[in-house]
Amino acid sequence: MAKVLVTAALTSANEELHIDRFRTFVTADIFVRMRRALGDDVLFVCGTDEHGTSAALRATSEGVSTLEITTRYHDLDKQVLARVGIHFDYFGRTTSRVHHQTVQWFFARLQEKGSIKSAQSEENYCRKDQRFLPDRYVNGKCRFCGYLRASGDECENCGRALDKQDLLEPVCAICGESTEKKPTLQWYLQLEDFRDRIKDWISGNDPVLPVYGREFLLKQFLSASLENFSISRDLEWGVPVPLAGAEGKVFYVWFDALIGYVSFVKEAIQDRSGASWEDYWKDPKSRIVHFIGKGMVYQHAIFWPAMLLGTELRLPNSIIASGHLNLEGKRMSESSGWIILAEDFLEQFDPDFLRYYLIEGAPLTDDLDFRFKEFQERVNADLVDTLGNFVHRALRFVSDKFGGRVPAPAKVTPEDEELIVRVADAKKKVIESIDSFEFRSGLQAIISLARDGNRYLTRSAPWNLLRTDPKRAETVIYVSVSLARALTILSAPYLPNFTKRTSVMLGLNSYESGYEALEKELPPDSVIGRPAPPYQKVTEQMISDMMLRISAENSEEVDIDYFSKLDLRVATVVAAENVADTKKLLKLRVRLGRETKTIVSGIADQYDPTDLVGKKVVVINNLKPSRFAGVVSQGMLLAAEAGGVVSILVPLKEVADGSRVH
RNA sequence: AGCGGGGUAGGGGAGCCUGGUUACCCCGCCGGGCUCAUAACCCGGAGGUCGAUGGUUCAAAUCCAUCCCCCGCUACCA
Repeated sequence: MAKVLVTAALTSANEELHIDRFRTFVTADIFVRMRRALGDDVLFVCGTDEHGTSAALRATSEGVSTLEITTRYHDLDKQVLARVGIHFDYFGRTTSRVHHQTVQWFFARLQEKGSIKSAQSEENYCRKDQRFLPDRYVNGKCRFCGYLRASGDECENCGRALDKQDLLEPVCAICGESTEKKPTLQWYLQLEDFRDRIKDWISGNDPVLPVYGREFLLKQFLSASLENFSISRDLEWGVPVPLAGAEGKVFYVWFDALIGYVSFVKEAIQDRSGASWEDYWKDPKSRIVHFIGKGMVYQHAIFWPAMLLGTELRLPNSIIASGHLNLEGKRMSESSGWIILAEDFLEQFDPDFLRYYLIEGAPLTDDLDFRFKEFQERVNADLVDTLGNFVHRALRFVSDKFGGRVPAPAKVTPEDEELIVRVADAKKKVIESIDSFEFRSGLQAIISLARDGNRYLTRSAPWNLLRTDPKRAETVIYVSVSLARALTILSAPYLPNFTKRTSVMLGLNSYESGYEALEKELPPDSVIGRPAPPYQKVTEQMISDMMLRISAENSEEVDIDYFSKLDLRVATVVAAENVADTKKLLKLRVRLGRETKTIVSGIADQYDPTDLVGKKVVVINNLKPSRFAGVVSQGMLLAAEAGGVVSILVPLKEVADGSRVH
């Protein structure tokens, strides 16, 4: 039996899971379920990456130990994932003893082979806290956009990854004092030594990056020499560098986190007799598949293979990178609260709905824009009305007209045969689609098969046949229930909840055991369970509840002084026009008592300029002027926004322009 | 700037690698049918100069060139 190792990118143990991570989890899970249904011996692992500097910083500010923080998120992630039906064989943590040992083994091994070099480097240092300030431990001004609170590794404002020299006026993230430079010893992995082999691996016939990243890496990185990869940090939180004189130094979090794929395998199988982690990481006959987000291909396809080659472990077969998830056209971002927490989402909606939308919404490599309206439409139309409804109407017919016993078929017509052929086609599509990591067409084939079922039922009209030709009615219903059963089995990788529910109704018990049941005919006279609609519709109410939660998470407590700094005023719109060459911008002239101001507002897609003239509105009067498409805006119009609808705030009673709002 | 991805009916996608009958699918819209089913289902219809221009060819959404527009990435960033 083929051994397959499937991994999903580790989660970072300093924040709650957002639904954007689920594109990776869901694709990995679908792949795992399908390969298992085909009989493969699959090991599915994931875990928490606990050595990030964000977690350590957070611990400092909350006054607790870092391990306390990461344990909290590890437990939470594990629980949320289980609830969504993503069951890893093992969900590890990078703070485990086995992992620490494995990381140190990698380092020792690489050093032995001469792939690691040490060198002095000048790093940011805080004299007051007596510590070095790597990555997020230092803040400063972003060289590119001028944002004053950028971190050492990333500017939140412009989204750029920053290097040490990109951060101007650096200050300590803990005490705020300015930093100084101090020399320190660091270790580097000599990536260049592995470049040719990595290049061959990536450009080989058996595509390692079948969906995304191949051209990008070959052109952008592997065509020129690779810089050394700095793998150590002067920090106390992390896996210690196991050398004399390296006290106070740990491995860089990416060096450590990737190795989790090996240590988690060790931990996963430690109780299995006769099994060894080497069966996965040394045996060339095994298969290794990594599922990750698009933003991590570099680490997985450059750092990681270098580390594996250097330690003489085998390289993965496939790295599957999925695109990002945006929310209503805007990039999700923690700092602004523009995110959907997985826990909230899954409390409100069936996990199958998320799985469906994440796969169906866009090709895997494209960024997917999560739009609630579209989510609702797609889920209701395809899952509830087409798939769920078909199975339900077939089973209800059996239950209402045949006393819950599936009738035996009489003569089979060409039309019936046609449907049976479609089942075989759909099965082929599902397997091919998942095996080629493309996922969508298999799911579409299932929905399309349900559509065929609905068409078949409507055309055959067994409710009429019951009177005119009862034998034929029995055959039609037998065929329909067979199709419902086929849909149940085929949906298993994609829609586990659906399969679970309809299996019970159909009296199937081995739905997860594979596709062989598809080859067997449904035994006539089978007794079915009580039919019920497998899914409930997504309602407007559910959507607005969800939207409300997003905005609630967005808020931070402030005091009244903070609020009173805002100068909110009532104003009358005296003129309005579209800003040339823009889609959403409207240029408004508003009168606040004596003065008249220009305000640019992004509402042109919702409001016609002529409808606004003469209306009383509320504006922020003391907002720093800002330029949009060449027009200077001297304030901001207040409006409520939910589910893509923008509603401008207006005063209920007549008040004078310039009246204060508080 | 460089690199990667993309521009196909109102919206979202497939087709492009391996050119070839009326460019396919889903949603939406319009009209009709059915009443077994969660106002669900089924049938029919309208709607496209396949980003632009030029070229190769008997034939181009599909190959080549140039240009325009969008999105992303640019290394220690999940």
